[in-house]
Amino acid sequence: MAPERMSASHPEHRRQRRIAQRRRQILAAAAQLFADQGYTNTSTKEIALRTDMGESTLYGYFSSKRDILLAIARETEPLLLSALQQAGPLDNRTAMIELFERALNISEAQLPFARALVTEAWVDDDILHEFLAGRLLLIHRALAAIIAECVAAGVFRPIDPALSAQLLMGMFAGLILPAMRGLAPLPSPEQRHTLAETIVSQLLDGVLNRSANEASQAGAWLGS
Amino acid sequence: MAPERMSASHPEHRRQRRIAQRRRQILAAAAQLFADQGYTNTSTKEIALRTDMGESTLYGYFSSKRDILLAIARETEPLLLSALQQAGPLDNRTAMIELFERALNISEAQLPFARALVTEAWVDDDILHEFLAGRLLLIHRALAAIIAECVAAGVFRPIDPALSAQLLMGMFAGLILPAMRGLAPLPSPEQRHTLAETIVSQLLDGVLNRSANEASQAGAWLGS
Amino acid sequence: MAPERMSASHPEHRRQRRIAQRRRQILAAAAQLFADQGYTNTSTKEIALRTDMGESTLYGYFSSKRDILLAIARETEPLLLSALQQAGPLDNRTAMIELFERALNISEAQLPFARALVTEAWVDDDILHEFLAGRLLLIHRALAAIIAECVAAGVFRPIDPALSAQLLMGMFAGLILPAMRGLAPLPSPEQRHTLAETIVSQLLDGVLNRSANEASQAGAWLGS
Amino acid sequence: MAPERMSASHPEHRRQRRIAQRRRQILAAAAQLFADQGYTNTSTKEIALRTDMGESTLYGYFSSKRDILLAIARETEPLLLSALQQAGPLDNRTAMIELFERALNISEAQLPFARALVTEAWVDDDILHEFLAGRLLLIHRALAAIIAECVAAGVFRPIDPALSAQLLMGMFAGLILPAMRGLAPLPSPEQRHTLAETIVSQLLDGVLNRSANEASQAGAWLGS
DNA sequence: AATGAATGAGATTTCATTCAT
DNA sequence: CATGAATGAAATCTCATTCAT
Repeated sequence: MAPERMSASHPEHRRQRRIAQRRRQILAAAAQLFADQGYTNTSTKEIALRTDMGESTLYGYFSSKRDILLAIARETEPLLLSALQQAGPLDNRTAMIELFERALNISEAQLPFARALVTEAWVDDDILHEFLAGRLLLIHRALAAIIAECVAAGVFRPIDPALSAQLLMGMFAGLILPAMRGLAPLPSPEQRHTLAETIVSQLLDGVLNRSANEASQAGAWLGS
Repeated sequence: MAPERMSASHPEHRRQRRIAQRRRQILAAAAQLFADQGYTNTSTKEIALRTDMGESTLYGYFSSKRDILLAIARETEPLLLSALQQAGPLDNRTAMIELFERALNISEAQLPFARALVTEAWVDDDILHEFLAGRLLLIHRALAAIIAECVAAGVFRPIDPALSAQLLMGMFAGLILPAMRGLAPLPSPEQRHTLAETIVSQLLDGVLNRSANEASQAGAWLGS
Repeated sequence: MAPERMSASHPEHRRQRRIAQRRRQILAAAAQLFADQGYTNTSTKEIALRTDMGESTLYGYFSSKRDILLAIARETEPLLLSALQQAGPLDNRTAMIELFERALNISEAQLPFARALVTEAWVDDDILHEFLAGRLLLIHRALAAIIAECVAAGVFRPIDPALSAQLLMGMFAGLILPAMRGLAPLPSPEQRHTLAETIVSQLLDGVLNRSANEASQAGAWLGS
Repeated sequence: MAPERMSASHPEHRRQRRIAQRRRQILAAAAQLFADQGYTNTSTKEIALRTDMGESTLYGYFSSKRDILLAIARETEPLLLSALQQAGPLDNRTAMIELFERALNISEAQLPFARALVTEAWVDDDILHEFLAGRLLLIHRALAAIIAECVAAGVFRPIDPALSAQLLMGMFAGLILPAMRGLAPLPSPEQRHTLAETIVSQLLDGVLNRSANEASQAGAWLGS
């Protein structure tokens, strides 16, 4: 009889859903603005405008402008870590390629959140340490551990695992940062597999043409 | 002898030197602050405080706060390009190592300038395009050209020069960005050679242990 | 009855009326200050003080200090023109007197607006041309046209209509400017009729005593 | 023998002359700027620039910016009064025309001083009362006295001398103010005589065509 | 006497946040 | 819950004036 019975249309539920959606709207708009202009250059008025609310309404959903930033930062949590967490044992080339491919899977919708996070972490120590540095460190450690294993197993040359992990993460950054900044488009889903293959191939095999050991000039490159 | 002969004590020279030094003081203080907090979060008052001047005195040296930022950006010009410009023909491993070693030669004094540039370029399109994007593009093109040559000469495998150049720059970024952000110390002069060697070695040779072709598990890594 | 019916107490109406009144308060206070001290010598702080608001509240009503000035200038529109526009055909002495009487009808409330306009127009070319020069030109043209007609009809002596119009406007200015500047009180409503009569009489008849043509010294005045 | 003998080249005299000239330069430049932009809108820097001096040098000649304004105001003293003072008895039309012609004799060089004075007097009570109101009052009184005499002598109709003097001064203002403000050019020396004649003729005779008393419509204009 | 440099005081404007409705 | 209005605090920048040289 009363509409309260059907949970979907239970007024209390409807209210909560509406609230949650408003929150998401605010976060999406703010993330876009923070990403484009930076946190400080974005006014609450702009956020309100984009969300089509009054400025003061924001304060019903977040307690301060900074609170919005923190919520955005929290939303980025799965971005970096999920790829690693889903990864099985990285004991062959294919598994590694898959890992990188997954890591490249940033959607258009996530991009502003990621960029907003990086933007502020670059300048704000709290954001950096609470939301970015720890995650990067996890990734770095995981990669270094894998590399160390491979070295121990004799699969990799005796290289410094930490340094190699850092270079590897740099290669990844070299692909993703320009896209974040809008200097290059996000790689399309099709490109991602090729990119992942290239990274892994270059990482594992280097760029030298190993079969060309007869070439006169090759010596200068192979030597040392 | 007339005192005018000794240029150092000529009053006009002294004045000009004092002015130039004040300018440098302002730039150094501002660069540090912009690097730490970002341009927008830094007030002219803070800059004045650090330079021990009245706030309005700044405007005798620069016409606006933004003018200070632009001057800082201009100062970073040699940072990225000089290494490339000084480079001779990169036709062997040693030359390449030297290039990277020089590229890593960022002094403590330059670091805040570089970081301030990156900070603002990340958010401000004008700064990005006028002071950073162009220079990075130059570097990218130079690297890609070298790689293309090596591929043509059969020294490198048939890889995509543009992509490889991008990954290479990423590796470099992976070393320098954490230092800029204060997450890692700047590599000491001694470390720089080793780092450069490692980058080049990893780039050219990859990480795989080529002599371990007998290992049972190596197949999974070597294969396609 | 529902309260919505009485527009006066409808909350939305109340709000709008309050806003409109605040605007008028600001304009009145600013006009007074601009008139007394000039635009540049008046600070937004003073305006806020007189209106009993915070300084920043002003910016909810006007987008800049200059915007206040422009609004004041706009308010003066009817001041000069309405008298002319209401005028019927000026084909006799009485009609002309009435015109001048209406032109002298500046209320105490309008005075600061008029003075503020003149003050700034005297120094600011934009204000002069956008809000004053055009209106004065209209008046001048209208007067000159009337005079030209009268000359053509043989009612007036063959005088230069443009110059006469200018002198006429000057006579008017001679009455109104001292009042604006506070050197003389505004003519009271009763005085206005007399003043208008005097202006018109002096304009039309001159000051000479025409019946005194027998006086010995009159020759020197009458002779061309 | 010694150069001190010839007063013109006496070093002390030279110095004083140089100083006096610098003062005049400053006043001329400042008057121009004050006239164009108003006192408050003109910075000491601008004055210094136009005079080709350092900003602080001004303070060797004047003790403050306001002191410059006062000096300018003082310079305008002869402007208004000299014409009246030189006037003989105004007992005939020609003498009156001559008076007005002399009053119109404002040179290009004096114009900025006059305009600067009016500009500031319009806003600054001290300037108004010390340098303008008194002089205008003198003129007004002199004119009113003359008019009163003429009335007493039966030469003029029985008009209010004070009011007529005010209207007369207004007619004069109607000619001179537009030129000051740059809305009209200064009347050339040739035009001045004609203008003076017109003013006086209009003042004395009015504009009505007295010989046209037969015209049908004239009644409406002539009748009191 | 002349001036470049320095500066305190103050002007305009923005903005995150609060509050009454 | 939503919001327009209000505001204190702060930011950038200007300027008349002083001072050391």
